[in-house]
Amino acid sequence: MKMQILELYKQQTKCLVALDSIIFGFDGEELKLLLVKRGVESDKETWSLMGGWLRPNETLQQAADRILFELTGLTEVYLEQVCAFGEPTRDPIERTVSIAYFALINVPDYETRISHMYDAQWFSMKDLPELLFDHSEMVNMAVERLRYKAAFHPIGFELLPEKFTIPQLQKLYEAIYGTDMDKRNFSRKIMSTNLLVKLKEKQKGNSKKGAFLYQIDS
Amino acid sequence: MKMQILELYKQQTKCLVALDSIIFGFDGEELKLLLVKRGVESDKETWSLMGGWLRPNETLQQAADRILFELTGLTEVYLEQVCAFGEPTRDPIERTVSIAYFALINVPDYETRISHMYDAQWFSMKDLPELLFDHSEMVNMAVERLRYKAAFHPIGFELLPEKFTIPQLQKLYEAIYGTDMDKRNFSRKIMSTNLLVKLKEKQKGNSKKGAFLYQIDS
DNA sequence: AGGAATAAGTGTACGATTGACATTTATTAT
DNA sequence: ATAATAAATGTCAATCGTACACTTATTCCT
Repeated sequence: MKMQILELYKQQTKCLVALDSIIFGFDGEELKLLLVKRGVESDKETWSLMGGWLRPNETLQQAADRILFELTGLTEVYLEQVCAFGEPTRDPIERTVSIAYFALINVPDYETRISHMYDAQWFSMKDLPELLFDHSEMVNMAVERLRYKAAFHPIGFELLPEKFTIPQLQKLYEAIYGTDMDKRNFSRKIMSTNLLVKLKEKQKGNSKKGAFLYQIDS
Repeated sequence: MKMQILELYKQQTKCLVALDSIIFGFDGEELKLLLVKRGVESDKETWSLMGGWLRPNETLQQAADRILFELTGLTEVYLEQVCAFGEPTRDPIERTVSIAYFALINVPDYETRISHMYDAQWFSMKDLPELLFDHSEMVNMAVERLRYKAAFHPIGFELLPEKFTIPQLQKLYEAIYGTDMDKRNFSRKIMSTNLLVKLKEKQKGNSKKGAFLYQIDS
């Protein structure tokens, strides 16, 4: 009986399992996406998400973290699973099921580390190049997920520096949703969550008056 | 160069890919879950989700549909991906990445077809047995997803017969969220969507007055 | 035939939230 | 001192969510 079960397992076809990360960044103005030209791909001119293969003793989350680290040097990044993609021919070389994760990072915080390691480059979400395989579809689903999350959770903070101004936060939300928002309504809503602490410092440069900095209350 | 790429693909470890479906049903009173005792599992006494392995030329969605059909005879069921699960030891026999789907069906519509095919049995969501592997975790995530979907989309209709009454629909929502709701507020909200058409017929039996039947407007 | 029992159906008033809208304020550069 | 810049702030109306109780259609029982 035990043999029969093992037989059944043996008869099944195995697949490669990949992980691809949609890495969102915010530079204070625009929502961006980090893309690479992966050396391993057949079409070396095509931009692609950061991806890699699952190893034998990793969880999916660990693999996604590791791949992000290997390609960018980033650790402790917010990473959340979006969806598994499994079209039989999505990777023309060999059948691969890919599990997409999305990540949120603050561009200037990390810019030094990721530069040029693997031809990594930030792209404006408004002006994305053609992507490898089904990566555009992955990005679309990740954007939806980001919008959904941002509506309920203060997820956007991951994308901002530790100290930030209300106008910066508003620009981020506007970038996520692709709409303009009213300053007064926005700040009222943000303040009503009681998640932010107003600091004494102001950030200048952007305006003559300067804007107060805030931090997350913990 | 092309050879190098192929080499890289060859070096990667492959995995079994499984699909497990969380099948929600509604019998007019309670939210239920359809479970089986899978013959193929080592522990034949443990209840499990409906699952199977991905075949070489299927998409994930097709595989989930096929497995549901094979085990229950059901076709054209609402099936949506929940999450991929990939703990290295989640299946003790061999490493398997499983992609969970959730399904919605109306219990009485299908009860005849699924009965006893594979020891399939409906369980009240309030009284679930221990489940195989990480299936309980899958169920929890599916419940969350169902609640989220039901809040925005008229997803609950999948779980009801073609014609249904407002009190039935309310019981369904109460079962999904595990709370009691106010009749007046509920019917006002449902009616404001303009998704329902009131029929001339009434459904009796449950009450002496009888309740009007509704259908989805299309 | 009359009355009791059952669940269905319906409305209102209050507080909270959302969305539209314009002026004042702090600071810097000239 | 003045102009320029972007930040900060308040009000009103509409909408939505929530709490709450009585009437109605029908059946069953006597």
